[in-house]
Amino acid sequence: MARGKIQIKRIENQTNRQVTYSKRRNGLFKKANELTVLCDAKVSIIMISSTGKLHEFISPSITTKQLFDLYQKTVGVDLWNSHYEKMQEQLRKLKDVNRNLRREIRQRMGESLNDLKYEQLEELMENVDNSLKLIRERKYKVIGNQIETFKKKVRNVEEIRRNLLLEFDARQEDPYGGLVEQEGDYTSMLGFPNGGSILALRLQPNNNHHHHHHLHSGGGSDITTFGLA
Amino acid sequence: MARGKIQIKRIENQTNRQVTYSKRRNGLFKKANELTVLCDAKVSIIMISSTGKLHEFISPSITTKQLFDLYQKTVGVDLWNSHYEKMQEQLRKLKDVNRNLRREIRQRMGESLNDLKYEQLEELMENVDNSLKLIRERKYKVIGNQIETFKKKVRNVEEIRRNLLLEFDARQEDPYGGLVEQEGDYTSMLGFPNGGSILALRLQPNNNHHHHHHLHSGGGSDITTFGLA
DNA sequence: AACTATTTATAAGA
DNA sequence: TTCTTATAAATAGTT
Repeated sequence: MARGKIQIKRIENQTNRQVTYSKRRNGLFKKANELTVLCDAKVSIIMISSTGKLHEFISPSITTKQLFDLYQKTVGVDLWNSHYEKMQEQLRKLKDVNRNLRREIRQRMGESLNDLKYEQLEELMENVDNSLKLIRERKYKVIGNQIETFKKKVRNVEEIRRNLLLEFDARQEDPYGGLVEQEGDYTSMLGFPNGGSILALRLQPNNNHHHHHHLHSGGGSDITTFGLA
Repeated sequence: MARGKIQIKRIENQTNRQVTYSKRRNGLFKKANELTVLCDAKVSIIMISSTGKLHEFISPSITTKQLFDLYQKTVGVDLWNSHYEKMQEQLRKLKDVNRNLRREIRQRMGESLNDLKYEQLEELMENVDNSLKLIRERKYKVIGNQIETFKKKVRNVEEIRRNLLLEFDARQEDPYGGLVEQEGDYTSMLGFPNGGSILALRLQPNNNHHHHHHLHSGGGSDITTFGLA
């Protein structure tokens, strides 16, 4: 529009095209801005050049998203419907899976058996029977662990008792010890060479506690509700 | 820009404002179209006037939605994320429920028992044991139904046999019948007053089939895999 | 909606 | 890219 009129058709020279794009883009944005101010309007311009570059103008009084929302509300077409579709499909599938899982549980609980054929019933029964065996085994194993732990504790207690008796006998044979300061025995024992074992035994309950927590979350055997301490 | 320069600020006179809006809107759209053609670009303009009216321009080579999608992909921000939020929450919950259901099944199958305490194991065992009883009961009931059905069929067969024998005896006593046309007996029986029952028996298998299908989807007893026919 | 004096935008060249 | 500038286009104010 200067130095000669031009035809409105694609500019073949790429450099010229890009220059014109740049110039006219600025012009368009300037006009858009003027319109925004003069007429109190809201304008969104999104442009993509032939080289794939994106430029946008948006009136200061609004965001692109707000304008998009307004647009879709006004035009009445949900522009992001396709974005939902995948999710909705996913949702549908999950619900389906969910329903099937619930049905399986119900059947394993002996409900909703009406639509099972005899063979299916037989199979289910066998399966549940098997599961029952596994659970029972597991229970026995847990019980076994508990008993073993208990036995260990008993053995420990016996060890303590034995040590104490030995200690006591030794004192009895000691002519200088006598019965005079018997209560001092325990406290003084801490200083003895073999006192360490006794100290260790005293600390054990605490130690065991730690052991519990570890087994709880990890899991070989659990000894939770059973304790000497 | 003619007949005097103007300041770029809101036009207070509403009529003037609307006129200017209209004029400049046309100008903007014209420019946008020229840009589209000259520079092989894609342009989307959405405008909302101060009176709330919406106008849009879109390059012929593209749709508004396509440009929106491109826009959001380029800008990198998912503008309609908020639209997803509810769904995503729902999805998350469903997945959670799903996971729990699977865990329950696994435990009912005797797997993943490591993190169950003794009491929980006991409870689970009792529950599964109970379920097993229910399933077994159901199985027995189905078997019972099958046997009963079978017995009925046997009784029916016996009834047929008895009828045939009676028929035969009657023929034997009939001096005119003799053994001459024995094979004719069956066909001719269809014409007899009591032939109806035999016809009914012949149709029974079909009848029973219908019965099956009904019970399958609805459900008292099912007699599917067992049949005299 | 049309007119037109003027302002603005911009094509081509540097 | 930016500047320049002759000229095409847009448009403010008016009818």
